[in-house]
Amino acid sequence: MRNRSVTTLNDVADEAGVNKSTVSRVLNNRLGNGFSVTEEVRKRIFAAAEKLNYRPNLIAKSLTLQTTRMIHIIGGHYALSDLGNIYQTVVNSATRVMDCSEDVFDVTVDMSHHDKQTSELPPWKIDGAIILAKANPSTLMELEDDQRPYVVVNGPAGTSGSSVVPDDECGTKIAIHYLAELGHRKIAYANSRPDYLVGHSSLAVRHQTYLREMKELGLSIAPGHDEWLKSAENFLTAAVLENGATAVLAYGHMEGLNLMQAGHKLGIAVPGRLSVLCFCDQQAAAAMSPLLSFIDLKSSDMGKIAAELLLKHIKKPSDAEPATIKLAEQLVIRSSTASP
Amino acid sequence: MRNRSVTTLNDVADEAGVNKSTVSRVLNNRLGNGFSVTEEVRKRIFAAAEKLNYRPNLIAKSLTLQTTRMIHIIGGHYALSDLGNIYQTVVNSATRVMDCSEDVFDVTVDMSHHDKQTSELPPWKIDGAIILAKANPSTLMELEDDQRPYVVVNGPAGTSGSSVVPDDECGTKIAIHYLAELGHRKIAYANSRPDYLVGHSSLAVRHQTYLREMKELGLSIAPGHDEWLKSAENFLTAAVLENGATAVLAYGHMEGLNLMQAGHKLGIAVPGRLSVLCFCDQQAAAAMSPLLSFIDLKSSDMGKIAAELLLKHIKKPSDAEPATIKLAEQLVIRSSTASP
DNA sequence: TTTATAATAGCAACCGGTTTCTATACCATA
DNA sequence: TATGGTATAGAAACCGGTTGCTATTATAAA
Repeated sequence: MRNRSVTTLNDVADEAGVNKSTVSRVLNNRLGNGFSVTEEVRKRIFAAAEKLNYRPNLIAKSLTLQTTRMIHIIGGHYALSDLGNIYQTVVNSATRVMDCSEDVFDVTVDMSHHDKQTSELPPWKIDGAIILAKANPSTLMELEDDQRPYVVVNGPAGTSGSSVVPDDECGTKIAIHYLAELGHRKIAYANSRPDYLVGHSSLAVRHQTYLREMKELGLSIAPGHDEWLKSAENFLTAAVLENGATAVLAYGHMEGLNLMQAGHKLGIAVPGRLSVLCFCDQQAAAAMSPLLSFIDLKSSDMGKIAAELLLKHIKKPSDAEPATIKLAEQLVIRSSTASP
Repeated sequence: MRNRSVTTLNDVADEAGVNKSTVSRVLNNRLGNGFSVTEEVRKRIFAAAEKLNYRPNLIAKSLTLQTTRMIHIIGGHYALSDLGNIYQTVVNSATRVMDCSEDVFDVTVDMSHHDKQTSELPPWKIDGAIILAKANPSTLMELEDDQRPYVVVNGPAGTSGSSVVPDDECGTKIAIHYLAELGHRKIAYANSRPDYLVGHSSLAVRHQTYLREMKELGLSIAPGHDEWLKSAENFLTAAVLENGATAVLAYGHMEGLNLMQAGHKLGIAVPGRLSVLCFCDQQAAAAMSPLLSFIDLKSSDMGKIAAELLLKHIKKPSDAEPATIKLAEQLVIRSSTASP
């Protein structure tokens, strides 16, 4: 038995010559309320705990307390597999909020792959969950059944959960209008690369809004918008060289970077001959050397708001009116866009 | 009481009309060994569990079993706070190994900030830990006391733990020798930006090795190597413009990117007038548009090896000779380095 | 001196599982 | 019919804490 070497509450009680309940109350400072000890006993208990190097078993503790003070972030496998996408920022800013909360919550991220049918919830009792992008239906169901507060970031919530989403529709509009105002008449749309966040709503929303806005403004679209971006060179060849597009809106910064690079190779000057605009967040933008103009997805704000919302729900499960917060996206002009 | 809605082993036992010990044994397939049930009871128990949507409380479980089939990754707060650094790749590749392991282990990442004195271990009994860069002394102590297998990635282990580290000393040597062979005689070193991975050994190793190798090869160093990289422009002004350095080795890809950018602003052509080389990994390099040459830190390999090592230790705690695996770093030449 | 009250500390139940030990029913064999 | 082994299932202890309730002693008030 490996754990025979670990000192328990009983050991401390024996050493101090008192009952273990007394030790528990003293060490947890559960005085008052019809309980007290003499200063002498108090000292003896602390001395014993110190001498035996007592550390309470947190498992036993949370078994009785029925709370783990744990927030679990779900969807790491799906959302964090990609380097430097918005979700890492979400996780970081959410964690920061939890760290600074007056009552401490530990934050863990689930990274494992789970079957579509099974629940992604951990076996211990979490006090709340943050879901990145999307969760399995059974996960959502279990959260709802258990009445555990949760917030979905960048995806739809169930009936009793809250969600924080970027206003992709509005952001796409802003992007198209900005490019149109610069004087671009033929604007291409570079979709996501294959297998990235498959099934995520942002894929459809950005694409659909692009098509709608282009139509409304009477602009002409370029080929390639309706398929995965497999080869940035092929895309640019078709859209720019063969079809004369002067601007391209890219699904994400990786697509934007790839397009820049391909443009470089094909001799297409940016922004001289082609304006490149992409969806991205501050953190990723800061790491990019070519100063791409971008639509800021406000991922840091999303994480912060999600965490605050969750804390609020945890504190008062009573008035947990599920909220859906739509965050405005913001155009940040740098040096990859210009008039044609 | 939220948890009155949660079904326990007792509920299942009641529903099935048997004793909870029977349910426990059936659900955990603890047959044989003087215990068995009729097929009819077996079915009734499974039906009851299904009907009530029973999920065992892992906390209670690990209180007795002292094991959870969980791998915990420690140090997220410290290691994952930065966008796109090597640790995200480590986490991803380690998780992939665990997902594909024949016996399933769930992987969680601890993101919370912990005091220096307290343990970072979760309240449940983990079967193993991967520590990113470093852990609190008390965390290490507890792992050792409990005899739980763990592997440190990119940092030193305690007496009974294994570690996987990149051979930074060798990598730095390779970098300096490569630049020297290109013909550079004055090579600058751009240290990390402030507050990044404070106290991490790589900071000292790369810096010290740079100084030593430069001395041995009789090359001349440039100013700025001994302080944080606060302003890339100031750095280049001093090192290149005022002191004539023709190459710079940067601590990481962010420093490399910042230097490229600053060079661009100051009219210093890369690699025409200045060669830029940095420490980086494949994944981050793939996301960078300027094709920086780099010393590959092999982060994906580190994660993979760490996970495999951990699995081995979990399977046979007996022959857990702690290993220290040093991974060779590799020079990848792209287009930011050339002869002066 | 008796009684009320506060201070001090222990007993035992409980959290949700696992496991050892024990008990009953059933069947085959002598 | 007596005997013994086996299949089946339950009772209870245990993991390491927390906490409601009770018991004893000391002190103050009557």
